[in-house]
Amino acid sequence: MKRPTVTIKEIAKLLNVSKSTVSRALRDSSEISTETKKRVLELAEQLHYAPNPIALSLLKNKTQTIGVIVPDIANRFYSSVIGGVEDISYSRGYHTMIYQSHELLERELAVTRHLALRRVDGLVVAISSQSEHVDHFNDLQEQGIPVVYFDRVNELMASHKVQVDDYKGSFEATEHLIAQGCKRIAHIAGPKQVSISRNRLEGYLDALRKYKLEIRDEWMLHTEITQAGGTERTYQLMAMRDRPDAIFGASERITMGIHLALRQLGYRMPDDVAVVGFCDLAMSMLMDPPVTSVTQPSFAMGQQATTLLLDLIESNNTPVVFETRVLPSNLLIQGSSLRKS
Amino acid sequence: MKRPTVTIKEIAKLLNVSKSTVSRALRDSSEISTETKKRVLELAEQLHYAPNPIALSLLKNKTQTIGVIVPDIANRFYSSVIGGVEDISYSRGYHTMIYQSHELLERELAVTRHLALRRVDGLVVAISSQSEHVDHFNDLQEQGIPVVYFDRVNELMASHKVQVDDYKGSFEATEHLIAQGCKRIAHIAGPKQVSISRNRLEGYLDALRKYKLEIRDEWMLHTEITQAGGTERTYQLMAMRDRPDAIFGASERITMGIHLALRQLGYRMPDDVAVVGFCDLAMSMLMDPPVTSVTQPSFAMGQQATTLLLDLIESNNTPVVFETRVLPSNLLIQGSSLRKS
DNA sequence: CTGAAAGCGCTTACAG
DNA sequence: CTGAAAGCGCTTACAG
Repeated sequence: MKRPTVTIKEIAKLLNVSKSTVSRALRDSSEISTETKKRVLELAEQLHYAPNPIALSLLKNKTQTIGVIVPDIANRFYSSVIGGVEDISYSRGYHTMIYQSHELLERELAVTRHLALRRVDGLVVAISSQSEHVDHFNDLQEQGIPVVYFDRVNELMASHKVQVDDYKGSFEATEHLIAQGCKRIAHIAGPKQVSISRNRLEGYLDALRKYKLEIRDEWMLHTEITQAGGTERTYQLMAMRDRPDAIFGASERITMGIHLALRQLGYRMPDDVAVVGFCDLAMSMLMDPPVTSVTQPSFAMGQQATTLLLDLIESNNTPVVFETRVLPSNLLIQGSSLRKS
Repeated sequence: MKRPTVTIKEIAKLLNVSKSTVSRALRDSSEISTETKKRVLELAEQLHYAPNPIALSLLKNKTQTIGVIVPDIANRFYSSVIGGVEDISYSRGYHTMIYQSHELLERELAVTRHLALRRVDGLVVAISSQSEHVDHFNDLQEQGIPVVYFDRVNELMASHKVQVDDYKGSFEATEHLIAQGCKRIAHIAGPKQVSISRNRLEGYLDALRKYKLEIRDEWMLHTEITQAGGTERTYQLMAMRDRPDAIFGASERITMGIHLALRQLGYRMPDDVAVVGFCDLAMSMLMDPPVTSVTQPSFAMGQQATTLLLDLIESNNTPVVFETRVLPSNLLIQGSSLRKS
């Protein structure tokens, strides 16, 4: 049943020329006669010849393939980034392999090793929240496989980075809560070691400072980037003698958890507690009330990271200085925080 | 800066033996002296030698890699299936490449072509809603690349299939609505050409028949599998002179749209309109009220499809008869349809 | 027990 | 303009 694949060799035999000639004709080399080219091309077409990319990879040590590693593809932010990656890589003739680290350093290492062996031409990566170092990626770069980072970035990364203006997004979100008259604003942040958690926390703190609102340690909680984490911390916050009158969630999952917990506990949003989060638009609109969100240009992040990566791949010399692009976030005000004055 | 990769050739040179010997030692062949093996293994270890999988692929026409094609990775159902696929393939020493068709036949064809050339060992596929034929996959199978289908299956597929008991899930969901006292039950189905849409429609119809409820053509609407589709159709339904008192959505996206539309239009669930859908548990719990859902064992579907695929790959002979596994769905009753009696 | 040779599918200097 | 040869990294009959 197996239909054998057509190779250059067969075409050569059928046409009574050498493999070299066929190869050259196929690549439209100028040193082949128009006549020969025509015969080769016609037969190739007829036989549905397609070059074997594996043979080419072995030869060139290139695969025309880039890898993307994200913590979790089910997360809308990442799946939308992947959309942007595919958009650019597809249009520039590359293929995209998608991998998840499941937020585990161990999986990230395994995937990295695999991709290095498979000779992907480059990588677009959001590191796992467990990854405190990026030696494995730096190794890759030394092997000549460029990496571009997005979303989660840190100072150890010796490459291009694309991130969102977390600090500013967070500052504005907090400022908005203050403008709504909230005085006791809590923040549920992601893990401490994740850079974006720190930036978002800073933005929150600076806004409180600017408007001289009370800063309380017990209102700044860290948790895993999960819905359950958000729910748990909300219970913790609302159980306090001095309850917050607003909660700002540092990620979509966390914010979903906050929303759920407040509903379970019988609070009304925004009047009892105002809520703001870093959410995807589509997601925030599904909630009741819809959640005021710091939205991130995820698709564009994927596009920009990929453009940087392909440029890196296609220029043979390493750039002297790496670029960090900071894309603007956007505050979308919804019912969860908008109080009728 | 580029650190060259270690090859068998170098090890051979350093040890003053032939490449053949190194290769054999590495594969622990019985015809190599323990002494030589030890020297080779030690040096390989020291040099961090890893075999080049591309060379092996070229040689064996095998890649130890399987592909998954789903319409959309952002869909929780599919991302959870992918989790199950990864679980099995990882534990059996295979790698997983994830691709999306974006519900476009054209993209599905491009991906299929690419995977065939890249010599994946097999494929786990949920076809796009545009795909009315599966010739491209049957071609693949003729080339010796087995395919296992899940979720969206049809009669044209000459292979193993893993699906959920759509008909029964749909029947039970409708029965539940009837038990809640609903009399005018509408159904918003997916595209007609998708098999699961048809099965779900049948389950709905048979339940109505069994309990002798009114069946009305204008209460059975088809739409794309999108939230916007669900919203649009709900507006259409609720605008009718004879409004339904329950709406059953054939997919998660559609059901989200129904929920949103009803809230926008000011209806209360479940009292004005009861709602049931095919949703992911985590998703349905986020809604207010939470949505009664026919939940599917998505992770298990991925596991089973992958087990079938790897067995197919590893047994050289095509099985005489293909298996269709039908996994049970589960009705999870929530606030959107549960009326206090 | 070990090595030389052929080959997987392709490209590309090197000759002619 | 065309072909023979070498080589990408590996494996495996075939000799010895």
